[in-house]
Amino acid sequence: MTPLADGPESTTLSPHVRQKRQRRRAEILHAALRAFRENGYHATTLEDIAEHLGVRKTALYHYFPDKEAILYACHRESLGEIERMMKSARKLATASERLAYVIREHVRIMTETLEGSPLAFEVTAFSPDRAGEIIAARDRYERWLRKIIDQGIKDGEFRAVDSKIAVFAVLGAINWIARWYRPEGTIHAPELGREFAEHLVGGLTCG
Amino acid sequence: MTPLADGPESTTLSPHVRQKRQRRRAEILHAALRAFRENGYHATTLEDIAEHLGVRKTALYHYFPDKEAILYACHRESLGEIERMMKSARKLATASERLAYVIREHVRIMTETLEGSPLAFEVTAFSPDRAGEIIAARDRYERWLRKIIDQGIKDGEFRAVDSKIAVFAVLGAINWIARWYRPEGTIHAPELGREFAEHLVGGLTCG
DNA sequence: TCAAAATTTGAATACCTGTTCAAATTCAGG
DNA sequence: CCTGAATTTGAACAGGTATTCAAATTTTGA
Repeated sequence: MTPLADGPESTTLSPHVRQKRQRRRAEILHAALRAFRENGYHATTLEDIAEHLGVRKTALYHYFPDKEAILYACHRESLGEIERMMKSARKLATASERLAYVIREHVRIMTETLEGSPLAFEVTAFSPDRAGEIIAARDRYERWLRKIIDQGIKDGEFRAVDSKIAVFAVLGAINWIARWYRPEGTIHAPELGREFAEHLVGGLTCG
Repeated sequence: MTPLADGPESTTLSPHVRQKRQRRRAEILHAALRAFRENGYHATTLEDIAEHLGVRKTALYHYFPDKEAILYACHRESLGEIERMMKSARKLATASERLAYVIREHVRIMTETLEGSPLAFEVTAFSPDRAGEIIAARDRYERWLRKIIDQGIKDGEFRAVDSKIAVFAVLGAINWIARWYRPEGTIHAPELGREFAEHLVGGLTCG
């Protein structure tokens, strides 16, 4: 019994057990991210994820109510990091500095936390209610990026580009990392972040 | 009978019938691209595709041996356009001009021919043999792009960037179009191509 | 108009995978 | 240790969907 599944990691669990449970949840998310990276959400089976952990697929149901909940948890974690990053970007003064910082940090999140998993690719996999939340958070991020660029234009740092299009270019370059980046490859994450920042910010400053 | 399915649109078909058959194949590909754009390859059912055509799913088997073959045909068509574009880019002299042209044309292909369908997202859906051909063509395109950038660096037009990373930034921005572009939206394809070209080429020239 | 060919259909099949559940196993902690 | 809780397991179920195939329908071309 005890189909706790998910819910508030709340009550009546001894600290030790609760810790262990949370660690296992993290391991499952980790394995899921790797699997999603290889094959995408739909083509990934629960057995693929379980196999990474040396366990049978039914064991996963002790931690998540269904497959979608795993994808959802991955998104939540990812969006949380993005929002933390948005806050810490406040300390930068100019639009160029801020945008460069955001690009470097987003690249770092993609490569470190997500292992380059193409989370942003899988929005359509959610049932309507959950999709709403994810899409809202994504839109908030996009609008925030757009404001940075508009500010840069107003301050004369950037050319008078269409900021909507520019944001899509930036996010496209970053999200696409999921399609080719491999942690064990020759391209290293910090350099990747720097190069992307120079390329994408540079394209706005010069004319 | 006559399970011709695919194969060389070759023999023993009266011209009129052959033409009609090819038109139907094109219609199927068209419908498939639209469906793939909405939901991705795996989440798209043969019935989804058939519905667009007002026909039952089993009818599709008269034109393609299986679902994967439909995706394969979409890729072939897309890669054909890319290769034509590569040839026509020869007439441009400088690396900047050539790269800008390629970006504008690739954007046009994404928005017009493919209706913004995320073909490049679905490479992992193929069985090994077919995957090889698609990946080889994609790699050829990437190497060709990289040469343009390396030439630009040598000629002093571009900064001394890592051309591999720069190519990924360019392709990421372009392929990501599939995730947000809608033909009926406010952003128009030609402007999109121009903005992308200025942004992504500009990021290499200035510094 | 008519026969042969092409196309479409509907029913049936087979397989895959997400999910449930009760039983077995492992673990926590006094 | 020992007991109850937590975790894992294996078997079975359920729903969906790609695929097959023979029959029905439509189209071709003379």
